[in-house]
Amino acid sequence: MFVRITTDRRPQPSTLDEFDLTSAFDRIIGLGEFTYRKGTEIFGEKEPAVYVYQVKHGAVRSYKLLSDGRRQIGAFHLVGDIFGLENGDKHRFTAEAVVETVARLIKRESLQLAAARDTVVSQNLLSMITRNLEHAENHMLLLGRKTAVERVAAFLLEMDCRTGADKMSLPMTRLDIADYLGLTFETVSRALSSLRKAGVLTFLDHDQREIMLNDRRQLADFDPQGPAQP
Amino acid sequence: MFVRITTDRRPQPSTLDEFDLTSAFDRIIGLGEFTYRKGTEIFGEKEPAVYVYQVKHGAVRSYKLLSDGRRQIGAFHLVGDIFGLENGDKHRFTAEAVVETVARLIKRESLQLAAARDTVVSQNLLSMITRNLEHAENHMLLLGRKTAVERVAAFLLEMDCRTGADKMSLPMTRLDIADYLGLTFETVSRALSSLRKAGVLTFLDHDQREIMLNDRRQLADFDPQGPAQP
DNA sequence: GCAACCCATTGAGCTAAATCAAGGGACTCA
DNA sequence: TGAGTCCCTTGATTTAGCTCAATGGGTTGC
Repeated sequence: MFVRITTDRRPQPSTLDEFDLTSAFDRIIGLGEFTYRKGTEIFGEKEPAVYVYQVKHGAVRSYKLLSDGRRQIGAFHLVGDIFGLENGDKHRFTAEAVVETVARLIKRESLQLAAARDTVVSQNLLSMITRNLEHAENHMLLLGRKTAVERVAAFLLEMDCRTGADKMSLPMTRLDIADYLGLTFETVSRALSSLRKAGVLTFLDHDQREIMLNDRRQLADFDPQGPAQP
Repeated sequence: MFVRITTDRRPQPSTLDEFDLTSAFDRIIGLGEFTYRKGTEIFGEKEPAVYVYQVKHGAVRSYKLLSDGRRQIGAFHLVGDIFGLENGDKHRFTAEAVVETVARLIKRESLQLAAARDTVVSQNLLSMITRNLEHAENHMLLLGRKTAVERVAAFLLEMDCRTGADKMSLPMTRLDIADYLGLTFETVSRALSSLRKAGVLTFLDHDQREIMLNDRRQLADFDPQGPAQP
């Protein structure tokens, strides 16, 4: 399939294609795929939410900024993930391609229409938002109360769980990870080094983005869990 | 109306009463009101979610714990607020009464039933969850990237906005505020003192829980906003 | 080839917030 | 009435993580 590559933020439909954000949304017609170059903005905070997106290839970061440039990444979106889904009519995050990324687009309008007609679709919408909420709640605990090494361990476990592969290939830089974990990139680097020295993981390439987890149990010990259940 | 006071966590219905979590839920019959003493647990994290609650009087804190006791309060629920609303069947937070609190209860079951029948109810459910998500997203930015004074200023603005009254009467201790903002209670105390010295606020009582905001504009200057819009 | 980036690591020193510590007012309750 | 408990404030000290700085390997583009 032909895919346009552009830095223009406004998506141009490349093909009409059946929409498959999830199996429940199958009947909705999407606008096809669109490619974003590394570092490109997909949509901006407070812009009108026109589309909903699904990552086909690549990775996306969603973040909020403060006026002086401090950045908090709220989530990374990997292959298969849906992002830009809003209940209100404005985006609450800016979304950028972490690496060259292909996304499927659907008009928010048509999704809301489908949700109004079909309770299965609206149920799926609700559980999607709920998953986002759960993630944010866990992340608040991480940001408010965990140490640097605990945060990095939690991040690795999250990524390991989401990618599923034996070795992880992180698409994002240390700075991205830092802005996700509420740290600086130096602190992330030091935490990763200390985990490597502890034998928990091995770097496989020069950039140290390819990471092999040697001992998930030991890694999990670095990330404290909630209190034991009665 | 007679209200039972108890420390037993399992609610006993005191009256049958029309349910009014929101106007859209009017037709659902609630289980009436229930009173929790200061410091009482209303429900625990990972317990089955049987009820949904609305604060009639008092205040509630929702929090997660780490195994070593570190606590992150995710939200305070004030009069009128609904809490304990779950899409899944387990609570994701522990909820405790901050002060003596009266709550209205409704069976989650009957709410879900109503949502399945009535799109207005399910729409309200969705927008309620969305508001929670929005709050969590903003709180991630606060926890990940704001300084102590900025966090406390943001907290005061949030409380001021939610209570609406001219003077604020905070129901929670400095420790509660600290666990909400990812700080220690000493740091919260110091930040409040420095805002007082800056003339932004005045303490009205001995416990310094009654706070008068002298200059909301100046207070807002302590809490950095997102980047200017184009 | 080589300059210009970008990204990562590591060391040295600094600082914002945590920790430790003392003190005091208000309330409860025996 | 007075001991005990909470809660808050403030001061002194420590420390986890930030800032600043140097280095080095890829990659890109001329």
